[in-house]
Amino acid sequence: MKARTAPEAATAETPSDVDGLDHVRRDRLKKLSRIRELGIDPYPYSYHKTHTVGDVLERFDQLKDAQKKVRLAGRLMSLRLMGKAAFAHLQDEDKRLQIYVRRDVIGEPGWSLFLLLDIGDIVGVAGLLFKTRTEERTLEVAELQLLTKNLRPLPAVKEKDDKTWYGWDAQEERYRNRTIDLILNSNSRKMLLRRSRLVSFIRNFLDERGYVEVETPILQPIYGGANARPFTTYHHTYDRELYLRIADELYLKRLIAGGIPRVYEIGKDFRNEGIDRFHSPEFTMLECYHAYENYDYYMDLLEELLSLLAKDPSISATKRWEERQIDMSPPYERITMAQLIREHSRIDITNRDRNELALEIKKKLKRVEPHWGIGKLIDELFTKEVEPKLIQPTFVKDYPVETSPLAKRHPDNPALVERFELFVGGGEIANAFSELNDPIDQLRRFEDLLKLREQGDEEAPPIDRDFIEALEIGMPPTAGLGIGIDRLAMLLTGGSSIREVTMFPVLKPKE
RNA sequence: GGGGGUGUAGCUCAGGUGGUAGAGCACCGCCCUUUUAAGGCGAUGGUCGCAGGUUCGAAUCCUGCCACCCUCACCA
Repeated sequence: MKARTAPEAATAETPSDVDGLDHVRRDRLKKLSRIRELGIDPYPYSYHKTHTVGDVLERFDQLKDAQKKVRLAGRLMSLRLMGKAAFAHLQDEDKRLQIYVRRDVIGEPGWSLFLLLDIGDIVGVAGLLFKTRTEERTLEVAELQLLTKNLRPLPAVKEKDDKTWYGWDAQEERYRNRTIDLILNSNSRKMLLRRSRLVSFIRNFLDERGYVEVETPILQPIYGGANARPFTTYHHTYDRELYLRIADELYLKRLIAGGIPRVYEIGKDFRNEGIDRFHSPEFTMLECYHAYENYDYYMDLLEELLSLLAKDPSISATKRWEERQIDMSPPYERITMAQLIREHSRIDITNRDRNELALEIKKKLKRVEPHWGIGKLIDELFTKEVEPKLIQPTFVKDYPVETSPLAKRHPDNPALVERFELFVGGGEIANAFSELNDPIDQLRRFEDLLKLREQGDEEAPPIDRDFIEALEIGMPPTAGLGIGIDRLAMLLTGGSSIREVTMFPVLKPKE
């Protein structure tokens, strides 16, 4: 591998000066050329470190007293030049260590290189450890190597006590530029790691219980399994429209009918709807299904899963919900929707006439549309009157059949289905039911949805004949569960918006 | 869609009642060998969101538009 010496960098294409930093970038390109003129490759191929910054901080006294040379690599996060010496901070992974560079220690060639460095450069340093007058743990640099030159300056960040000064519009830019955000913001790094641990924990949990992880189509000829407007796309070879899935449900149940008794999928769903801090057009969903069980099984499983997640400090930011006095230890209350509505709004929704109930609900809600069916009326009432009050983990059971077209009817009351949702902190975390496996009933309910669709309800899905066929072949009694991973991550980490727990959220285009 | 707010240097912001644009930080140069929001001195940087209008004169007053933020509504 021959060294590249051509200093073409200074004339390299320059992006339009959108952020007004062109002169800074030009200056750095000049430094890059000068570094090359010194015979130094600003983008070398590897660097072997003996420790991480974390190691050094953990065993500092021991390493210092042993006068052991340590070799570290990381990004320069601050730089204070004082004539013939300088202090800087080196950051690797999640930790920072101060380094001290002295002209007479590092020598003339090293010092010339050092003067061409900027905040944001990635360097390798080697030397002995010491403590400054103010007791800050520091590495005195004997050898310096540039590992990657930074051309696009990091926003200036200054910290003192608990205050932080950012040289950028942090709120907006954090989501737009996650690279910089991750470098600058340890909370973002922690969030990423917590979420990663959360997903792998769930995988292990289900794998241990005999579940098989599968992948079902994202591009679908017919969408279904939820009420939502889909994204539409187009495939050239087949000259046909395809939809991005809004749920995994129908395909997974076809696998259950095919004799796979326990399946799950963790993947993206796409819904072409409004965006706010709880809704993103693409989001991560867990769906799992267990043959020969009903919804009681998933209450037990969820109770176990959630309490384990809550206890794991690498996943949960416990303090965030303890402040709200949420107790995640089981058992969780299991209560019917009708009972909750009775308690919170003194309305009895059982076996009621639609119009009569509508009148009563109208008194409670600001807005009631005349075309709403009984299911929608009850749902609105519950959402407004009860949901925000469900702070402690609560299983809400037995929903009206109208709003649950894929769930099995309750054996004691055909107007209800065996369905529950788990609410924590005033928000929905999970949704589960005993799956409807009667193909005749299922077809009838699809047809009801189709009527809504013909009346202009864009969210009502079309009839999925392949799914009906699978039910006719026969799907055993089955329980199913869905968990919105983003919202679960928000709950566990105390994140205030779905954008915070999503590395690259869908954002409005700039300008 | 309703209500409220904000647009001035790369960033954060100041510019009563109209007189022709300022600070701190960042960036650049010089000085400085235990600093840490390092310090000191100096320099660069602006179509004052856009378009009209009033005026001898507009960042400032008027009208319209645009963008962003907050909030309410909608989003099983």
